[in-house]
Amino acid sequence: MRPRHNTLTPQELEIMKLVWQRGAATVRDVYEALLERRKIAYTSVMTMMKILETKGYLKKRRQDRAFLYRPAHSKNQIIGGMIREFIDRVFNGSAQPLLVHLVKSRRLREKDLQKIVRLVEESE
Amino acid sequence: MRPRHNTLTPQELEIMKLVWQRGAATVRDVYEALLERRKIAYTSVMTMMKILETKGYLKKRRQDRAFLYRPAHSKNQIIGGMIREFIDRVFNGSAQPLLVHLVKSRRLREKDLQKIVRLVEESE
DNA sequence: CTTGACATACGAATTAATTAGTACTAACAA
DNA sequence: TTGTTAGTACTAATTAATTCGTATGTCAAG
Repeated sequence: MRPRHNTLTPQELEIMKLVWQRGAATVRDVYEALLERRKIAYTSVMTMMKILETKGYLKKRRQDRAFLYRPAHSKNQIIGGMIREFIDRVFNGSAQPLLVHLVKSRRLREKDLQKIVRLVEESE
Repeated sequence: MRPRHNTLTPQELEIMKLVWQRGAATVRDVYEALLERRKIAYTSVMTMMKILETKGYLKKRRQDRAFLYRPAHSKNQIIGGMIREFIDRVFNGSAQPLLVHLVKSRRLREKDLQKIVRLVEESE
């Protein structure tokens, strides 16, 4: 079965990153982390996390009085879906032109490529 | 409130791809190309191209009765910006984890990497 | 028991993205 | 000349993303 097309909106992604990082988090945890970067209301965070739960990105269960949220899928799985969507949309599904851009713009050098290939090969 | 995209939205990108491909295009050109893939109204295409002009992605000049639109920037430039935005948003600015994903998911093999490095080196 | 802190539920407001309808205009063909 | 065609301008409707306010409930401290 083909994996679902997972695409997070920018704010959803920002929140998911924090939950992945922590393994589990309450609205308050995420709220406080976000507050350090920008002004945001507690209820805004709550709404977003409720949406993420509705969409199936987060699971919740009660912990004391508040909900504790956990990721429903691994970061690798979801980020992988976002990469696929990006490559489909921008490069019609081919990863090569993306790599050409990365190399040409010097965001990646040959050394990086070799290192990563070695790393991945070792981990298999 | 939804923050404005500083990159191309999906439909904007679809249209820009067609204009880049052709070098220049009228609303009708783009309309007919899009129609082959999906149902769309002529005026919808017109609106989008007007927006693209307002945002500075297209330049127009009159040709006979209709406007002829041209890209204001090269495809490489704009796509490069989209890649940067994606890497910033998803990977906090580092291209390496993106490459790791691509290799692990087998969308890129070592051969591809070598080929591209050679290609880029030659072209410099 | 009352009050304050903290949590959720619900709903509304705002802005962006997308689509398309209607009115008007100029060229062109009959 | 008159009706048809092809174009633009303007307006509006819809959906999604994001933000936040208000109402309400519960628990715990005083």
